[in-house]
Amino acid sequence: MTHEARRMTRKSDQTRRRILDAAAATLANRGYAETSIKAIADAVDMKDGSLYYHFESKDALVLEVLRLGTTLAEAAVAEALNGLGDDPDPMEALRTAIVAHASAVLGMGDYPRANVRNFGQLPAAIANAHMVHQQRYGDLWRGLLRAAAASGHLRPDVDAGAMRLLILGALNWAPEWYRPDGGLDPDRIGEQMAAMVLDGLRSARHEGR
Amino acid sequence: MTHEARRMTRKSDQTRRRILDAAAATLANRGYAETSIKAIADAVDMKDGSLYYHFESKDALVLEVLRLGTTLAEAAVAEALNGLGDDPDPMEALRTAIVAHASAVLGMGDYPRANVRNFGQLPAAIANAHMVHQQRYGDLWRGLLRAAAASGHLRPDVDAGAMRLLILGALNWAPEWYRPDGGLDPDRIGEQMAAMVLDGLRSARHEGR
DNA sequence: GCCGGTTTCTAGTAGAGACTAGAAAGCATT
DNA sequence: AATGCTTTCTAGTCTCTACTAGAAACCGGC
Repeated sequence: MTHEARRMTRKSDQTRRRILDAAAATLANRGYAETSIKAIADAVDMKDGSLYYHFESKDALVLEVLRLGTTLAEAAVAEALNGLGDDPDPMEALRTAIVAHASAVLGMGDYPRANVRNFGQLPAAIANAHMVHQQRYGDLWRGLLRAAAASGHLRPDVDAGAMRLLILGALNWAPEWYRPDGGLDPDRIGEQMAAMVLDGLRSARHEGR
Repeated sequence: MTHEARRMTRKSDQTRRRILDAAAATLANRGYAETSIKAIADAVDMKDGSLYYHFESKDALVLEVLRLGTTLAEAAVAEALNGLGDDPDPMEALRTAIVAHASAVLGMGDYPRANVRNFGQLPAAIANAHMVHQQRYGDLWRGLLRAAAASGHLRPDVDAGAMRLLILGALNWAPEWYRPDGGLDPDRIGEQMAAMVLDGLRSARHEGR
């Protein structure tokens, strides 16, 4: 590759990123059905045909947005867990992961939001191709709950698998109703969720399980 | 209306219902984007043009499916709450509503599932028209949580609005992962959710809020 | 100012989707 | 079997979509 080629490539990478950003925004705000190549091209001031220089198909573009979204969320949660040091309290780890995931889907911009909003609305081809990434993130959560259960911190009468899916469901649904302007910020949502999940809604003075 | 007209109308109503059923199934299983008039027509063994004798547009058809879904879920929850008699314990009411809602979205067939699956993926026009029904159902839940909070059964440090949205989010997301064949049935999912929401995941022997 | 490689545009194709007008078919009543 | 109403079909229109081939523009180095 020549000097020019290398510099050009850098510029091409920037354009590529702008396209991805626009696609993520449209996917997050309007959903897959309304995300047309033309809409994305308009957002980056291009003709729709030109996008095919950067991506070989719409599916490839969407898939990369989703992959980046999962990667971002996973990295955020993993980093938050790392901050707890070695061998943390399992319930504290769970709380941390809940807050970090809430922050990711509500406060980290379009990529994670595009991810959760379009989960399940995608054509089978895209959904299947993306499942492998989602799977790895799921494993992280499976590990958290398994650790909590194994150490006896988890109530014995609950199903860890169902808990994982219900918790992530509540958080993944949150972008549907969350509005950044009013009331609670993403971290507070996560803390509220963690409070409910870990200790329940029942007030101490009426306690009596 | 003549005799013939009345009998014919009954038959037309049956066809109308078959179309609605097919639309609900497609919406629930494949989502709005992949729900074409042609796909619905195929499912009821008709040509696509013929559907327009029964519904004036795709939007009108979709909207009616969503309306029926909300109505069904709301009726199921309301009935379950009625079964508790007058002046029930607020936390017991909450538990009952959670189980009933889970049963509705997971076990009552295509209409409620079509509803929650497509929530948020709909074109703005449909979403706005449907909001009024969703709103009324939301009010039912707002009432449940307000009653619990007012009587002191709810922890004072949680936001009732956020709780409502997180709880419904977890349940509405469940159709994305729930598979009827394996493991827990819809009621059990609801009970698991209620257990977590009301009393938390923490085991008694590690308790220490 | 020309060259080579990179990027974008022009101008299409082909297919699918929602929707429509008018013909045709059903069918109960007479 | 003729009538009148209801229901379905035929055969299209029009718009939007993803995608493509080849021309044009750009741009740094000579």
